[in-house]
Amino acid sequence: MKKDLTPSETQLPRYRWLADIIRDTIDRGLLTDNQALPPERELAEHYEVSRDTVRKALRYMEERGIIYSDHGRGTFVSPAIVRGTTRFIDSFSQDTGNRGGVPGQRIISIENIGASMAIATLLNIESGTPLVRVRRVRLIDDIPVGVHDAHLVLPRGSRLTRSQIERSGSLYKLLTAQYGFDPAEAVENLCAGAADADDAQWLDVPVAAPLLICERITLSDRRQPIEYCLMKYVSSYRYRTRIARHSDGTR
Amino acid sequence: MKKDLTPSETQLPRYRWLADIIRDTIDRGLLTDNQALPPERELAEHYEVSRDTVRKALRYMEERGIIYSDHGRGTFVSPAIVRGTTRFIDSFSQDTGNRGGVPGQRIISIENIGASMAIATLLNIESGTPLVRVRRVRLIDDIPVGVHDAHLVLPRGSRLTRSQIERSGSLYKLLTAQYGFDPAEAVENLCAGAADADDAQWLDVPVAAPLLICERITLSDRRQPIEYCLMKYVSSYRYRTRIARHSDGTR
DNA sequence: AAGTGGTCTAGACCACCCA
DNA sequence: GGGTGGTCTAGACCACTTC
Repeated sequence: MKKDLTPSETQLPRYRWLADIIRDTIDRGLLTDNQALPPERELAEHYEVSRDTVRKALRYMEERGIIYSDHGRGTFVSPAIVRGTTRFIDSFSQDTGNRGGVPGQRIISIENIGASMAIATLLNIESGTPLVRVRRVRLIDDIPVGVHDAHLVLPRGSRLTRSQIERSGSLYKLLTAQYGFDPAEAVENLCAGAADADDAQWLDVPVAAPLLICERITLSDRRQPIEYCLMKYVSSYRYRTRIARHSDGTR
Repeated sequence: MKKDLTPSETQLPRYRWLADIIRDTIDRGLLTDNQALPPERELAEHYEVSRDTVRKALRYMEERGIIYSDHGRGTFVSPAIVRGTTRFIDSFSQDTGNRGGVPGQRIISIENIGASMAIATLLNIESGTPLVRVRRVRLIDDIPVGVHDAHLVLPRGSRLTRSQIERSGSLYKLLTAQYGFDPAEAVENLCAGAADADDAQWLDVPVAAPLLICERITLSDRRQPIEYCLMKYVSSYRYRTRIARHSDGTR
């Protein structure tokens, strides 16, 4: 596959091309947990790129938890537990797929509403701003695992229909394609809560069952708030995340 | 303060020195949400460093959620919601402090045990390996908010005493100072659960009250597992995290 | 077209780890 | 001491945004 192409043949920057090659090597098991990669200078010579480009590739992979470097020692493959754990936005469809489940959804309602005080504050917009509210039950292998209550800031006159969402599978994909919705970053707030009557009905659990509650505020590439989403998950649902050492630096 | 020192006077690399200056500028409100920083070339000239060093400083800050860059547009200050949200290991004492609360702890027990099958699997060690188990109630402003059940892989013959932990305030700090315990990365798994009789007693909540359950596996700088910690928090406790766009890249 | 960030190079020197 | 990653430079060119 891509490993035999030159960087110019793939449309990628050289460092990305290199990173993909190394990633493939790891995925194919030729390098495993805590094994050392070749030294940077060697990689540079072998792949005919500058050492700086090699370093860029390594940093790119390190950010993703695939490898780690130690000062005078070398660069190593991260253990598998870490390697798979990088969170991204709209992880539900993707995460579920990655974990070997089939993601699904059942749309509860689609409404055009005005932002309440609470939501306006969270999104830092005017109270009353028109929003599209989409409520869905999320499924894994046809079993309900969570409810999502999304409040979307869309361009004026946007209309979302049930069948559009149903056809596209991923709400985000649809919004991106149709409305230039372009999430760049999000902040999440997690806590535990108890199922109310509605939750219980949709999720098929008793009232007062424990739920994982996750609030998300999503920002566009220009860091404008574009979504507030309240998600509630049954207790069998796992939310995974990776955290790094506070490398130092006092603050 | 540090802004008037030359890079050589602070023991820091130049890019860190520059990053601190810019960070100060933001903290003092001279630059706020979504405002543009000076162009890279201008920063380079003004601070008499190469453009590459400027870029390193900016990438360093971007990773921490302080700023973001957009290709042909410029580099901007992240909105405050994002700016404060970077998770690090042993966030409890630090987070609590950052949020204006006073962190505390009440030690339930300290035991020397052998790793159970379950924990041995998680930590990827031999079943029966000696571990130190520390159970604590975590407090904010003297109110119990969570229980931590830590299983630590320590050098042979390590002894932890109640008074040591109590004196040091932070368990991690103690372990780092005394036993070369050096967490570099961790993986967390969150879900909802219900309080059992013990939880209820320690946390002063009813049995079956919803709890936020967080399992953490911590790895050393060499990516050896050094801790498994099971944490349970009452529903008023908030766990915050920041996630980035799946920048692209298919995988 | 002008201005901005993104990629890439070649080479130098420093800091850390280990035998 | 020899090998490794970490920092830094000066300059070139590309890609994207904005006017």
